[in-house]
Amino acid sequence: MSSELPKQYDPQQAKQDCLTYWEENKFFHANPDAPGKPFCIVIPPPNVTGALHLGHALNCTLQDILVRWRRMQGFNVLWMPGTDHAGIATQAVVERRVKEEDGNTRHELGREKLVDRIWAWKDQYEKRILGQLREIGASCDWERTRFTLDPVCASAVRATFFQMFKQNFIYRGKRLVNWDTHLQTSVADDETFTETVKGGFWTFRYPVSGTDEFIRFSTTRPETMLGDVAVAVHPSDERYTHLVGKKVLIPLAGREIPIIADGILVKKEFGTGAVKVTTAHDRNDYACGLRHNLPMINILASDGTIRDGFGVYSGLDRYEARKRVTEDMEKLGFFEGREDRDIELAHSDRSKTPIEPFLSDQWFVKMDHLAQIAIDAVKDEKVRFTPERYAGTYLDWLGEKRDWCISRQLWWGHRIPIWYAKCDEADLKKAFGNRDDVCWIWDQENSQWLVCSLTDIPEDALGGNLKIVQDGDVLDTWFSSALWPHSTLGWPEKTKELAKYYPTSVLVTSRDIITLWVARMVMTGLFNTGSIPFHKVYIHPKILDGFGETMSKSKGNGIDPLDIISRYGADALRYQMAHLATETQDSRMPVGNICPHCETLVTVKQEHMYMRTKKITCPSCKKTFRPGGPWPAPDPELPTATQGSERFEQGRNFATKLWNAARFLFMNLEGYQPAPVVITSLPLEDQWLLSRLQRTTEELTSHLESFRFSESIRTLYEFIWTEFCDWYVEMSKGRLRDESKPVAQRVLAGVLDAILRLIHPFMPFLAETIWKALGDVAPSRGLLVPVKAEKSVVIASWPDYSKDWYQPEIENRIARMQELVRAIRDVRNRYLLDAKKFLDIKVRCSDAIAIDLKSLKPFLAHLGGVGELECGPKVMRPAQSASHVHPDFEAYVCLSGLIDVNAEIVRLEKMMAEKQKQIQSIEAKLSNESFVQRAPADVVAQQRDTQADLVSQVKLLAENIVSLKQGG
RNA sequence: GGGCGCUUAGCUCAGUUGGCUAGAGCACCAGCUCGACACGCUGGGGGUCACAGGUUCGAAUCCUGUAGCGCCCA
Repeated sequence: MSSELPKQYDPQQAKQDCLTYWEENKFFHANPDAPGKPFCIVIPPPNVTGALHLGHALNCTLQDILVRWRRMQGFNVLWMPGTDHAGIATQAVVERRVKEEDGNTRHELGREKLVDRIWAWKDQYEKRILGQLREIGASCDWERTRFTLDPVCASAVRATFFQMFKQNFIYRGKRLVNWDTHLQTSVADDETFTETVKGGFWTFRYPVSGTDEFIRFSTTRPETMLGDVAVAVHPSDERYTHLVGKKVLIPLAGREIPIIADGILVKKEFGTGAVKVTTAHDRNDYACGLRHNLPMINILASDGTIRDGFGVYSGLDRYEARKRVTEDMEKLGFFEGREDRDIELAHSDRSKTPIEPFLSDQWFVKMDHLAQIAIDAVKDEKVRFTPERYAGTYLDWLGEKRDWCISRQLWWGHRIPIWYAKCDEADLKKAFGNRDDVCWIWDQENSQWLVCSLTDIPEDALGGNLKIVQDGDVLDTWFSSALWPHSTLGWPEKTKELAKYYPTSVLVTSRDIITLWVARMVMTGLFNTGSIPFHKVYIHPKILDGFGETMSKSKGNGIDPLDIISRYGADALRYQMAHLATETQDSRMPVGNICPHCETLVTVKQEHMYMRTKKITCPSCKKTFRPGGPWPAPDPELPTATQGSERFEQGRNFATKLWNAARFLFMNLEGYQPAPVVITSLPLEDQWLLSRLQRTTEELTSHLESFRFSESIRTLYEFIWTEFCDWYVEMSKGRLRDESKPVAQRVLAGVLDAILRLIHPFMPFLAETIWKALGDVAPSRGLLVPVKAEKSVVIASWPDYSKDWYQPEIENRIARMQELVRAIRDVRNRYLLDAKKFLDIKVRCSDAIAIDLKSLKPFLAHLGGVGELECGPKVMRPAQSASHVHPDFEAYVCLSGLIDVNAEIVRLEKMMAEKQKQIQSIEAKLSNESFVQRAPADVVAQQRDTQADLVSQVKLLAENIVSLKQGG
């Protein structure tokens, strides 16, 4: 029976049907008890802060390609999905929203209510994110979806912290942190950005005690004078040598501080050559303080005001204090001047307010040992990076072994499992002595016990009037992310999943979190389980916009994958993602706005970004719209554009092409009867196609094994579009009308079946939809023996054909025929000849090639419109003909009366000049003795062959030209 | 300041260990509505591989330097 597909592929319909079908059949659900070598990927959990963008789509697509491919290869596959709570980012977003909606700060709202609000946000975005992943086609095991704050992950966090604390890998200490005075938390270095702001550079002087001298210094932050603990000069600065060791008086604080010599902090030439030292509020000063054993005086409260104990300044905002301090110094006669200055000031990424360096108590993980085991894992090649250069990034960073600050002054996250108790150790022993899930150490500085526990401790656990109080802070988000590969599999429980799938196979991520995340996963994986978390790390490129800027929603150049899916289809999205995944580190993607009125793609200009342009007029329909961007609300006047990029058209077109090829097949499968095919008795074109199929499959598999995604899809594109559609399908058309139709049908059905398997990891919706349709017409099919097809291409086996299918001689013969066809088509186009007009061809060639070409006459007729064909060694150039020279033959197209002699002469002369140029370059090589002696013999031979070919071609061209000049 | 990457056709990019006459898609030009496909078919034009040196028989590919761009870390 024949079956007709609709004329165009409908990706939206396909997506709906496939998602339902796949999920109903639980194809993606992993069973640790099932046989098969394990293949496991844990997804880099996206933040619940916001929706996914194109970068996630890339990450997701590449993982899915690997997972679908390995599943077809028979591996026992688990792709673990989930999301990350992203402590500070998510809390900041929700706090901002609370402020906008209710006008409350988080302190006004309270911890419990804020956390409730964040959970609600999380539920909303987790749903959205998982939905986006599904729409992209991710074949995750959704039943196992994890969240970094869920009970399973929480238990892993507790167990890790407890063990690290017990083994003294975790300690409490003071540190200068980046303090966000708005959110009132410390933020990590990578959560800050620097921005140039207008500021001042003030010069003051302090009186040197016991003398009538002064020492002059400059500062950009006068208020920090309140916390000065020294004045430093360069040891070799003769201007100040006599003052080192003396003291100065801070007029506003009434304190005396020493003058010290420090060659690291002070640059002689800079400013006055003297520097005030504020150990508690500046990184460099802090380091100097450690060198000289200086005290640390904290002048700030957590909200950025001057704390108690600083007289009239206490309670003032730091900027107000800056003014007052300056005025007061001036009144006292210690002010020397001020100049304007641009200052590189660190700002918090989350609140966009300036960062204050701030001394506070934090929790740390000691990195010396942990970093070393993670370094060794990569050095010993237990963990391998692709591309290899990224191992350098990883090793460099870990090599610094800087202790990891894991506490965050936030409410959203894993609460630090430490309780403070001011009591005797006997009280602790009485309460917890018989438990191995509680341990404690003495905190000398604060005269208290630090108690760590695997389970929550109630406030009255010590009995009597004693209280035990939990630390209010939470853990750095990366602490829980670091455990992701084993926590998601159920660690510390000894689960079947952990036994089967850990260590995981490969981690697929982007380069910006190699240090923050990848390195830490290796550390904690080794610490907790004794083995690495994954064997391989594949780092994919970052997608930039057309101007080379990273994409982000706040710029207005970030694309929602769903925008792409709705316009081009998920298959096209995935095609393009695979296509751009080369070894480079960045890939550009020009972005356009899609006119909401007429769907024209209007390229984004830089002035459209950051909400700078509010209105664009569509060049096509002349109506106006608002460009895509981070708009807070819809515009009542103007519709807002969604976004797209013409880059995706290639994928969409490719999907349509394959769809139509399938459609052609279905129109010709009437009467299809499955039966084995025997290669040796197949016609030439079939053998050629199977040879190409074998090569393509082998290349594709090898590309996938080495994460060459772009090469993979290019290989498939070439095979499917050029070789299958352009050549093979055309060649098969004749046979579909004659008695050899049944064999042609079997080969066509078998090859389409193979193509669908190969394309499935890349374009699963398309593959599955055609697979289903093919199943209706040819349920039993295959190469070389027909079998009943699997119910879904998802679980079909990955092809692996015998190398015997590869027949280079047949590939050569077809290539020669293609060359001749192209030459004829070229002539036809050049002289604007009617496509239906048959042309007579004469070919001068060897007897062997003549026999071959004659046997291919039907194809030459069908593909090139050849009428009479004459070939052999004695063929003469006919008058009035166009010619084409090839190493194997010289072809003439008879054009009596049609040819433009002069134009033909010009063309041939140009061609001859090109060939002569090539001959010269080869002759230069061959006349070079050291080339002939030193280059490999086959290379030399190849050059000689090429030279001979070119020489004979030039000779023929010259003859042709002469003949044409003589009048045809 | 340290590290990494990029610079190949008008645009976006391939080019695995140095070796056939440097490729693709889009755009461009010309011609095609022939029963799979105009999201198409056929053919064509277009590149001194950023620049300057070096290694080599041979460099887009390796080395050095210069310029520009981007990212990461301090």
